[in-house]
Amino acid sequence: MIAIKQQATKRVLAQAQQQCLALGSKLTTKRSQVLEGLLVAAKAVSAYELTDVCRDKLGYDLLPMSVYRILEFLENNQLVHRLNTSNKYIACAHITCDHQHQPPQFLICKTCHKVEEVEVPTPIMESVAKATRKAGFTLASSHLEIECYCNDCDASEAAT
Amino acid sequence: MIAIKQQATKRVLAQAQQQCLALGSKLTTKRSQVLEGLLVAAKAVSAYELTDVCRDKLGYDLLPMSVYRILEFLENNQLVHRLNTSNKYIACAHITCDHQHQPPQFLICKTCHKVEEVEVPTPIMESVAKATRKAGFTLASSHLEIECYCNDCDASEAAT
DNA sequence: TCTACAATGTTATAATATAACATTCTTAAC
DNA sequence: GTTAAGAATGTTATATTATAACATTGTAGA
Repeated sequence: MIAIKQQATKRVLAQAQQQCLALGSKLTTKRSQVLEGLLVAAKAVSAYELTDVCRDKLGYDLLPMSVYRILEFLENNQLVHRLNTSNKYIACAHITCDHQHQPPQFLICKTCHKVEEVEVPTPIMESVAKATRKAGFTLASSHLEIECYCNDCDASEAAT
Repeated sequence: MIAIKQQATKRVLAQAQQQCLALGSKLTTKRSQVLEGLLVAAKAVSAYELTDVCRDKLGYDLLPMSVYRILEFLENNQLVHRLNTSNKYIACAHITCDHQHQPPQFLICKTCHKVEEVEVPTPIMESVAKATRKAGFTLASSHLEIECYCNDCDASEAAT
């Protein structure tokens, strides 16, 4: 199982490499390490938490300042999403897909920060955009963040 | 114009008073001052910015710690919304309405932080809730925050 | 090789938020 | 009216998230 995950991670990193090249930038060692940290974390983490994951789980020595800078780079290269709702970061779930994507919709567990990245049905985004224009605004980002409880945490919430 | 605004503020504060009583709590002087600060600000502001507004525009002496506590109270009493996207707070736009409200949808200008509070068409929220359940999550909060540019800022963005 | 620019390192500090405990204010029971 | 209990606020300290500013190192092309 762990071996399988490691292989998957490798594949994502290789694909990320390609994606960067296509965008005229480079996935350096450090940048790859940060992305790997996010993949290992497998949930939304803050820049500081990610620094810890990289050090504790992967043995990479990164300063938070660098992590912030690199996260910004990865976001610009569509490898990472920043969740404004929780000030956390997560690897894009679709790095190894080829196709273009709809604007993402994030279901974020308030308790454990697990994130599911689903695609927003087009008609929904159209309604939202329409309501937005009607109010005299223009959509800046079409990603939606939805606060949820995942099934695990929902159960434990109910139990308490 | 200013006189009219002052009157409107007074009316909102009086209504907020009632709303608190109905919920079994009290709108104390300090709490009323914080809410007044938000009404005067007329846009989304951080807790620290609100502390400044209260001091500079209204002469109220509040510590940030108190402001945080009071904002939490006001939020619980449905007088204030916290915008997770920007870590800012805004007075509920519907304090003086009588009717029950749909879950709010906030259009937030990324540039000037002006916020428009509109109601989410029920079918949209239903679609969102459905997609959420399908992915194994339960909606925690049904408010949506949408990053936008308002018409003013959109124009100046385009100009630069 | 040298130069220019990209990437990273380093230090400091700003901005947002919460914890923990002390004091003061209300209110209701007596 | 006094007093006990709890609510509200004050106070201090510190955690967490984020950015600014400048130094150093790495790298690719002239």
